[in-house]
Amino acid sequence: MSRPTIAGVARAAGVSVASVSRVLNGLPATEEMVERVQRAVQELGYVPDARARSLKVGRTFQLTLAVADVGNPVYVTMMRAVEEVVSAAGYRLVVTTTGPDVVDEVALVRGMARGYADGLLISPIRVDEDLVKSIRECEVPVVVAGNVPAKAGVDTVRANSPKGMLLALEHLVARGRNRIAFLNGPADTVPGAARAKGFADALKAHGLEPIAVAEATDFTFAAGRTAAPDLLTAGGFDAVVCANDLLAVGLMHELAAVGLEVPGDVAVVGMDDSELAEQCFPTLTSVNLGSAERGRRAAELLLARIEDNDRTPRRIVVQPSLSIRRSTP
Amino acid sequence: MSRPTIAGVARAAGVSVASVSRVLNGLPATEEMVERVQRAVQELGYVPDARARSLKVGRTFQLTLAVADVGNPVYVTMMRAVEEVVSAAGYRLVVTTTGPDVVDEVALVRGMARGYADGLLISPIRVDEDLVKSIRECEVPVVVAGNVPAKAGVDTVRANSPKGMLLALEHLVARGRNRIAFLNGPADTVPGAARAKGFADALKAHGLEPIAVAEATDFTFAAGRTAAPDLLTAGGFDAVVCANDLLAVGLMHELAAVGLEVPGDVAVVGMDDSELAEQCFPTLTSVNLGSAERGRRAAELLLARIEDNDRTPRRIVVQPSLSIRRSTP
DNA sequence: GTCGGTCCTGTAAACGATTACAAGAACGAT
DNA sequence: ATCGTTCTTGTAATCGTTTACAGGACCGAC
Repeated sequence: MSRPTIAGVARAAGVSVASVSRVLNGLPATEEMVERVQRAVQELGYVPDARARSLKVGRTFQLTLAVADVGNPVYVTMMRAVEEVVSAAGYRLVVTTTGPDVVDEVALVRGMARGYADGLLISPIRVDEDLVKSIRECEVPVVVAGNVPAKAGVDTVRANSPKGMLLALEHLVARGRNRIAFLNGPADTVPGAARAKGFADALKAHGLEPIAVAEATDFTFAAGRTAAPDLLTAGGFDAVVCANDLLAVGLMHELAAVGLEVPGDVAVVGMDDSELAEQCFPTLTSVNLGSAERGRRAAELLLARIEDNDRTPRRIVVQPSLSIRRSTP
Repeated sequence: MSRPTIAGVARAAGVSVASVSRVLNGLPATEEMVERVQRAVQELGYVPDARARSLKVGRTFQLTLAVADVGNPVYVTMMRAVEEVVSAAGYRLVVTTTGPDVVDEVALVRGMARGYADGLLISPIRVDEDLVKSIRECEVPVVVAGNVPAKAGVDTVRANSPKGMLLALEHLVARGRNRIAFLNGPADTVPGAARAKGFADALKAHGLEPIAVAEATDFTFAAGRTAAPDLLTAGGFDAVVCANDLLAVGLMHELAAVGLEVPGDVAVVGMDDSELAEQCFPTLTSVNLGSAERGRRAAELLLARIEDNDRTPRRIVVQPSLSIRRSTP
């Protein structure tokens, strides 16, 4: 004997399927009707089928969250925030890892047309024409956590990393460091490009010259370690700003390996202010780019757009703050 | 104009819906038929609707992964492994956070009856009668990553933490440490209980007495820090084994705060061998309980059971190894 | 008593795919 | 030329819900 369907419940309760459906969805019905249906549901252990329901109402009550790397703690923070908002609204979360390639992102966005989810929240790290086009044409609502041209016509929530860079530099300068190096992630990514420009501008604003700049091949711990020697051979710096926390922690390991003290010899500032920043040692001063808030607001925008797809796209910028810890003097 | 349906494609191609469906599913058809259908699909940009397909074929091609805390890096490792296996098999992954309460887990398992996913991979941290019952009665295949009574009649993949404890102690003793303390997570959880027993047995096997034991309220970094003073006031140890990496890192911070050197004054061993173990400083010697392999094998079992629900349940045990790093002498 | 309005309930038509079944075409063998 | 096979295609039922529509009961007002 297989799962009972709504027809079985109707039969058991001696009413029509429509009445069962109505009771289950809280539409008006007599006391007695509600009672009979609920008893039948109870007895048979009936649970409505999500697949059939989705087909009929055109909604799956699922949302997709697409990130490049689940191992990056900043996405964990974001995911937590998103999950909280969407599950409170009765949605499930489908988490997808896109990897570093833009073609996979495009394929994902196109695939949303299958309708297995009611919306997409994507945090792309590389953006090209194709991606923008696929987002604009996407069958379901999309919200981008990150930077994408306005012509994509889509809600976005992004960080203000130039401002974040300024905060980092101000802090370092205030603590007497002015020979500042920069460890970036890949410059051909959206965050990489933004941070490179932010760093250059912020330095200029303080009338400083860059001492050394290195570029890791990825925003990962391993890539941070690998890229560290590029900075070390250049040398001459008393502080390093890193494009994210993983890179910063990777760098700190290499600094320790060559006997440089943090923050004594070199101050280190990370970005993202992820959980890792307080778990590493010394604890990491980090620019809080508001990942939790970005996640929360992006999720809210997505829910709002699902309710009303005609609202004009909003572009929210979340302001950064600086979490000062022990890696800076 | 809204999304084209299979009927639209059929009309455009001048064939029947059945033929379109057949071509799309690779069933035999003439050269010309294939050609016409594909052109129409191309022209209209038709994408089959996953909701309708699910209803008809009774499959959603989604699997649910339920973990207690996405912030725990061990789950990240596991999730990576699971995602790799299931996406290779054409499934999407729905990630759900259950939190520390068993009632939420039970609700989740019961909710699977809605049929929004074809299977469930759950890693429960507290297990009670209700949970076992709900798992046994679950409408869709379930695989448990963790320890659950055989009577649940379900595939399981679990770690061998007693053996892992032995590895940790052997290592410490070999390095001359024999005043060994233990920082556990909540003892009323499955891993907590297993590790407590494992620790006691392993100590006995080496003819040692426990120096101090503390119990954190959670398997988190913060709980590790909070529980650390319980050990510190007891004192008298030259090594601490921790029930997971987060607790170990939390402890190391507190050790540093009171001026104790790792590994000079105190050796620290973690468990899980998560990414955090090589990111923290000093890098953490950690018992590798095979989270990646557990994830992989659990996913494989789930896929196998979806194919054939009558196979007899398997109970796989993954053997641990020790990753030696700098937190032990 | 009749009429018009509210309610509540049931019947049946969707939603968009897959697939059992039947019918027609093509072809070789007799 | 006829028959039987095989291969391809179309018709229509089906999956399990929701919901538009219509029918019937009930009630109050005239």
